[in-house]
Amino acid sequence: MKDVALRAGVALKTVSRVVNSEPGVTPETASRVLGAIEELGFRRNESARLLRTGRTATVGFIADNWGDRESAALGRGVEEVAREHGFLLFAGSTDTDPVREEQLTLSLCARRVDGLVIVPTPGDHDYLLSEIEAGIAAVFALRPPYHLARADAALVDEHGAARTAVAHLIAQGHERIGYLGGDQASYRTRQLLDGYREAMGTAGLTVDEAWTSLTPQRLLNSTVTAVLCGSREHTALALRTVVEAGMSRRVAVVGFGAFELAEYLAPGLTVISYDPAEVGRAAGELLFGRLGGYRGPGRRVYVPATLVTRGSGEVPPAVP
Amino acid sequence: MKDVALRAGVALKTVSRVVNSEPGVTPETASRVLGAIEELGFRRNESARLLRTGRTATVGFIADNWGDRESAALGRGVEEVAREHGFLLFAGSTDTDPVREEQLTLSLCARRVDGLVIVPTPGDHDYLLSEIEAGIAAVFALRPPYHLARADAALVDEHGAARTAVAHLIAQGHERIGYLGGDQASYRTRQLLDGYREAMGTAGLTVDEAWTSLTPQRLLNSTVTAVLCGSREHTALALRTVVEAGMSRRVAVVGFGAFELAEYLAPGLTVISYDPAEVGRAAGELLFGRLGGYRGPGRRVYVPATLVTRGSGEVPPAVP
DNA sequence: CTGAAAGCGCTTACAG
DNA sequence: CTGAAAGCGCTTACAG
Repeated sequence: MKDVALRAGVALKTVSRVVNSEPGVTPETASRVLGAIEELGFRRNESARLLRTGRTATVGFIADNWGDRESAALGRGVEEVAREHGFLLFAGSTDTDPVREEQLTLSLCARRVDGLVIVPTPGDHDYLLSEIEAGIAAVFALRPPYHLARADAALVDEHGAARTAVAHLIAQGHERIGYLGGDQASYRTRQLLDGYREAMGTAGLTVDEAWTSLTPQRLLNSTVTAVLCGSREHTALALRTVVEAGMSRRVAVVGFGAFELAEYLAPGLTVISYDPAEVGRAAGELLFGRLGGYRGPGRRVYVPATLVTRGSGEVPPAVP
Repeated sequence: MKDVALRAGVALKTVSRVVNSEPGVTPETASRVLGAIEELGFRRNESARLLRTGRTATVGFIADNWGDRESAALGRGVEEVAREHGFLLFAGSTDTDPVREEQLTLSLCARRVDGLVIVPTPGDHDYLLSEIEAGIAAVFALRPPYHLARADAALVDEHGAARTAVAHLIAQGHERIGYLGGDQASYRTRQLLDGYREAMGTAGLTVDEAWTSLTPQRLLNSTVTAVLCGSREHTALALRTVVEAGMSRRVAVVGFGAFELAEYLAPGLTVISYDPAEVGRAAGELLFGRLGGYRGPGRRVYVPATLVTRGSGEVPPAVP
């Protein structure tokens, strides 16, 4: 910029004015400056500008692994909103490691990102407090953080979807319904089980607690006629277990997540599914709400999850 | 930092030394500084440091849409390499729009990223020349740019995979083999068709040019007994067409891409598949090679693609 | 071992 | 309409 000023025979400030298209420059001066910029191949150093301005026009996106389908689509949703605001996006993966999450977040904060969308790890998030105090906006996605109850979050209505799914199974005549879904303490499992219990209760069915923490092995030895799954991986597990044991007519599987080519699956597959990009966009909107000056209490946005049936027909009805 | 210096009663430089754990500070002074840092909740502004240092320790990843499976996994591979080097990653999507690619790239360059991994759009990339001259490293992934032949690229051996796939079909007795894959000018289609032609030629089979640009409609009216697909979407299309027309016994489908739950697909599915994360890591290595001082000519790295059979058996043999 | 000055590339606040 | 100075938060190159 100094070189440009020198070459155009003007002061630094004039170059700055031209570059920012501020008013108050004669067309002649402007074109002289523009010429110099062209000749020198000058391009403003955005970082320097932002250092002075105090903002960086960047946000960070932190997920377990943004290489997986769910996180990637979610991140893309965040990017869209960021882009509308002229912001650039940092992306980082924690591999579900709280230590790594903290490192990543802190180094992003050290770069002075304006905001952060975080799919939180199980760890606590107190380290964020001082950053938030320092002015950085943080929004959680997919699950709320353990403490930090005041933070904004964009979530999925897994509770409602599980309730619907289980009610649907019950309507098909199922009474012994199980849940296969990994870590019982995880947010998604708790949400799904809440919905499950609610539907069972409404139908007047009692829940055998053994049903709520199935494994493939236990599923084989269980009397359940239907199983609700808590993740893509558990859906695949359940399917494999049921098919390999030749039980696909006897045990109905309700999966979690969208699967391509699901219409050609042999047993047919009904799933609970939601649009991760929508969660990302919702998180982005919450974030830019904060960046736009919102100072109120934490908000929660729920994205709907729906029951989708694909492939060769319905969930099989209960066989008496 | 000024506040910290004031509070600790030392000069700015001393604080800088402590923060960077440079030698030459007495333990007492150091602990005084550390104390002040603690009390003030000081955290170094990385951007300011990097402005002075001249590097930003960031790289950018630009893809059609990093929310899709292929790009996301690829980007995650780049992130891994970046992380090993202590770099942060920007991610942006072009939606296959050359204009958007240029905008994104240029704004990343204005932030002075040290390097860029780009899944290029069909546009030309001359706008990158001046940036590369200015010292930014650029590596292409998945497909090479149209011009800019000198650039590094991490690619997939689609050519070899198609050759293998078609040879395999031929070994199963197929002689009339088609290709369904969208834009004929795209890099992937050209690679796949090259491999296809090579295998057909080696087997002494002649290619009816109509076979090389199938659509679902043309596939129905064609005499081909097998079809090679050029993308995930075209795989789904081919499958749908074949299944709905009741031709799944007569027409063998070789898909492209990895599909979850493929083992439970009704007709069974053989696909050409590769590991996108590996392409990302390869691109990352090329990039950091440049950042590490490599100044030689452009390099190409090929990641293998393999033929995988899932589900209820093999590609169906040709029915006489 | 410690510090005062200059500068990275830009903008802000003020004068002319 | 244009410019000279100060400063964003840090580091570099030099003295003491």
